[in-house]
Amino acid sequence: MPNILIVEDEKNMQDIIIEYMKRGGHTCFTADDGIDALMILKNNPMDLMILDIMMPHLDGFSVCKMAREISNLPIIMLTAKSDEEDKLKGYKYGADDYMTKPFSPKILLAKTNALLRRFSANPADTLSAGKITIFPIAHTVFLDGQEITLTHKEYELLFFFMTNPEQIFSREQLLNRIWGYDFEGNTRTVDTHIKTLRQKLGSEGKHIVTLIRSGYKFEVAK
Amino acid sequence: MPNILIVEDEKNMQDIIIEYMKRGGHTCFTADDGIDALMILKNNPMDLMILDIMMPHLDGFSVCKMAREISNLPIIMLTAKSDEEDKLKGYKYGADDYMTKPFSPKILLAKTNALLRRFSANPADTLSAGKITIFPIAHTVFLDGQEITLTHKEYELLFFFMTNPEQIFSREQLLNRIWGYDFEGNTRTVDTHIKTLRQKLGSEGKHIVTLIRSGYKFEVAK
DNA sequence: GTGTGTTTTTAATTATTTTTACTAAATTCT
DNA sequence: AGAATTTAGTAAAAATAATTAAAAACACAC
Repeated sequence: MPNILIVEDEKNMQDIIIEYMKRGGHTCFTADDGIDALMILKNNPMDLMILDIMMPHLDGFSVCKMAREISNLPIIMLTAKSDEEDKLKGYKYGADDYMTKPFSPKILLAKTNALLRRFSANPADTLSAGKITIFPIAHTVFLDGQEITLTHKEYELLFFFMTNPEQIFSREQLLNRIWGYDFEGNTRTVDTHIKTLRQKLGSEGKHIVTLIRSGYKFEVAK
Repeated sequence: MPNILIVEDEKNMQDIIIEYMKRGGHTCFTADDGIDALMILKNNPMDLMILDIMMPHLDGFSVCKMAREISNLPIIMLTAKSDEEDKLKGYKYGADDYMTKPFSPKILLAKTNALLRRFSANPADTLSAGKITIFPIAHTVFLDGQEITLTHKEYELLFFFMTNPEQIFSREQLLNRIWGYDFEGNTRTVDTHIKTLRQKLGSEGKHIVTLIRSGYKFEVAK
């Protein structure tokens, strides 16, 4: 029985959502405001949160952001506005889905179930290519069963490549995605990190392929 | 000392798992095939089962299903396939968690501990790693049989780490989870507590590993 | 209120990582 | 083939982060 946290200040709306969630066989917890929601979240194992944006004290976006610090449970945002910008803001803060009021509770339940299904099939705890295996939760990398130590940037680079294999990335793209858009430095920096990474990967360094004038890509089957 | 049943036909894999489970303070029983597993399960009180899917005679799914008829012990499935369908099938037959080969034995141990904690009727009255033992009920910590005194924050930190081993936590996450999301202070606070904790743990301080730019994690087998 | 122990902040030291600058090697183009 | 461009390798410099230790702030019991 998954635990659903419903964060909504309107009593009416709360009741409707609870009713449908119960029909779906879920256990419901409710919070009337953001503070309350975070309290509950901190002390109870929740499987999904349905979060209203318009709330007194602390709005939905802030709750979403703060919730993400302590949990990675799926979040569905609710709002009266169908504003595109709000939607994007929601996703930016880590929401997984979005519903605009007035909405169909049936569809809310369907979305809830879909997210629960997707998340409960526990998300990739390993990433593999050739003899390389990454354990994201532990931030560790194994090479043919042997743990190797990477610096943070090396790890980020490898992780990025392995989550985006077979795609070419220019140095600029890599800088943007891994270093951040505000990185001001030299594009040669990428080369250096590619080099040290290849070195540490030994014979498995072959997965990182140079495409002259284009950039680099990670090939799984190499 | 919880009893773990390891159902795995490959001798090598068996040995690796046994080694790590022993480090985690568990007692191990092994079965080379499904029939064997069910026999053991029927006649001995087991606390958790680690179950390989690919086995001769009777596959893991069938074992899982039949095991559920006689016991509701937590089951972790092991498989070479990272197939989504297999995962769902596993859950359908009553598995509690899933690990895809190749996997990190450390993470397997972490998952094992997590499940044991969640399922055991009287939740963990001791937590161990290396020479460190915590008695949560009494709030006491022993180092190689000798009681040591920790301040409240130190205790909380150690307890958090030992209940969430092998996972990295950023300073922010630690502040959120241990200090509370409303803590306004400096992230260096974490460093200081890590320092005093390591100091008091002496040589066992090695379990707390620093990952530069990422945070800290607790490694059981270190 | 004072004193003790705990927690947090600050600042200096130490260690590590990242970046840059330079040279060598490889690749492409004419 | 040879010049020009691009990438790889090396090592040193610069930037950043972690660890200490010590002082300040805080909390609680007496």
